[in-house]
Amino acid sequence: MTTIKENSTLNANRKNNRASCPVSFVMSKIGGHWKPIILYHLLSGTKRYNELKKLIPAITEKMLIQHLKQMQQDNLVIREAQNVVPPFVTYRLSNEGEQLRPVLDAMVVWAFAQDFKID
Amino acid sequence: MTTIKENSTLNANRKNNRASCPVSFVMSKIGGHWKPIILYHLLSGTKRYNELKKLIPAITEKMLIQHLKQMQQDNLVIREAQNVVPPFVTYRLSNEGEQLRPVLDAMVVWAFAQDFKID
DNA sequence: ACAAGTACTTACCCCAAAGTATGTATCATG
DNA sequence: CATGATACATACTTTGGGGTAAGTACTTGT
Repeated sequence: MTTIKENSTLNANRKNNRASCPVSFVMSKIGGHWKPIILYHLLSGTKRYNELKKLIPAITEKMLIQHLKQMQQDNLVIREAQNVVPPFVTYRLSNEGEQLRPVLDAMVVWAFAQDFKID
Repeated sequence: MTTIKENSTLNANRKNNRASCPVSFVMSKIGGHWKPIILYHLLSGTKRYNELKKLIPAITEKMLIQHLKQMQQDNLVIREAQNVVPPFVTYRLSNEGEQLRPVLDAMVVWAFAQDFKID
């Protein structure tokens, strides 16, 4: 986890935006390089850690768990682990995460209404 | 404008995500610190450059025009300038920008469904 | 003549998010 | 006995988005 300077303008600005703009608030939860795709893949159902890794080949393990953990803390995803060997861990959207579906769906609709094409 | 290294994993990953994930594609257009709030303010109608500055006190002029320009290039906002002195420049959502309204509205709904409160 | 308002532009710096690399624990299987 | 699979952890480096500060050009008000 990266240590963050408490008294930087960057941070002050972010906090301000999160506090005063609902859109920024949402962005702070689902923004960044990787959260969008992780969420996108979780939209289609529960996934194992390794499944996500294979679905998102370019992601490093560090980034994957870092964001999964973050989204857990933000109550967007739920981690479930059977205490067996080899470990079996699954991730799925929580209720709050599920409620993001309209947001993400609206994005998908917009993307395809623009020049977006898969490959 | 910051010069960007062409052969970095960072960039390659971003391009990949944009190309393969519709949600990432949208994020690349409306993500970042400032675009969300600028868009949020433009949702309520055409604004002058200085109006936006006053509505978003923490933003620097550099960031404001930088993102306005970017969103112009992405065909999200339209710049209109009367060639008078003192200059009179307005910004408003384009058609494509307007079509983002469902996305942004869904975000606002979600934000208020969570613990988000203004101040 | 000088400050104030308009809408930018440009050079330089900083830091947090992202990437690189390597290590950990447990058990099954060859 | 060592390799592979599982799901992580952690130290170190890079980089690009954002911040700071100052300048531009043109006109109106005092």
